[in-house]
Amino acid sequence: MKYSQATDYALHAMLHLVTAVPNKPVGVQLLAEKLGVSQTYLSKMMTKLVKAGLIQSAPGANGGYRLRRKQEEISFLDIIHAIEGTASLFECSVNHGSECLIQQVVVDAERQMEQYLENKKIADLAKLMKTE
Amino acid sequence: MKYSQATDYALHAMLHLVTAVPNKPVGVQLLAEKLGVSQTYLSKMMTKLVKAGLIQSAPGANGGYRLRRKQEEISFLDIIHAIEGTASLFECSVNHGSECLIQQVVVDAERQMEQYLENKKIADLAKLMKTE
DNA sequence: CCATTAACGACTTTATGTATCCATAATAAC
DNA sequence: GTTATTATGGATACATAAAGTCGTTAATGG
Ligand code: SF4
Ligand code: SF4
Repeated sequence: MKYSQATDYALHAMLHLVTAVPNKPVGVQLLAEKLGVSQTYLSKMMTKLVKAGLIQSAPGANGGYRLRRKQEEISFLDIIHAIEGTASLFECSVNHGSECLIQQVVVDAERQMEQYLENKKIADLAKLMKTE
Repeated sequence: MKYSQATDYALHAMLHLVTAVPNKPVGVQLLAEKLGVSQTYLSKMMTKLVKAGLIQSAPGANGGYRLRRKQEEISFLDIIHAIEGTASLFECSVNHGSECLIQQVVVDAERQMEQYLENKKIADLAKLMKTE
């Protein structure tokens, strides 16, 4: 049970977009170089972020990606969900109904984590970003 | 990002042990039948639970598994950790030190979930267990 | 000794994640 | 319009982990 490395890349890519010059798109070429991953692979994650409505893409010369919403409106959970999907991390095969305690406990636990991640916005990251 | 099905099996196996007759071991044969999984596969998870100190095993005739601690002292987190391991669900490759916010946020989020799971004991499950 | 039952290791199969290459489409700049 | 630039999509290869099986060993009660 671990977050995929794709999530790691996506978080770092967003981190770079946050600190980029506003309204100036950043190409996947530059991002891939900084993260140490191939362009085509990273572009797949970027596409997921686009489809999730977090960033905006522009093809053509001087194109690239830029944030779609404000920094204060993009949470960690948004990014993670965009990459990992929104499926629950526990799904039993049988499902005896909603009165089941096992399911209830694990799903509630997951919600605890998600609430925490939802309240953390990437705007908080923009403050540092001197080391990276 | 999902819990393995092994965790599902382990939780249900523990659920059966909780409601079993005290001090009377339950064999893997019976458990596997109820869960709809092969004996050998389930026994691997049971062994993990034994090594984690959650249950006790007894070989030989009339052997099997029984709880090692009290019901009130076995949490969901204990079971999940025994099966899934205790590794953090986010580990970056570079690791720029402890001041990194990305790591901090995700790890803290995980801790939120774990605290919730730690406070939920399997004794709570013993109350129902009429449908299953 | 003998039947029973857990524990262990080797193995196969399947699924998922990781990653690359190539073709295509869309846009901006000229 | 032409061309260079950039994102998107599909096909493919590879690695890793999960899911499950099989055979053997070891310990215990009768
Ligand atoms: S007891 Fe709960 S978790 Fe288990 S099979 Fe039934 S509904 Fe699913
Ligand atoms: S910024 Fe944080 S998460 Fe990213 S590589 Fe550095 S230490 Fe790891």
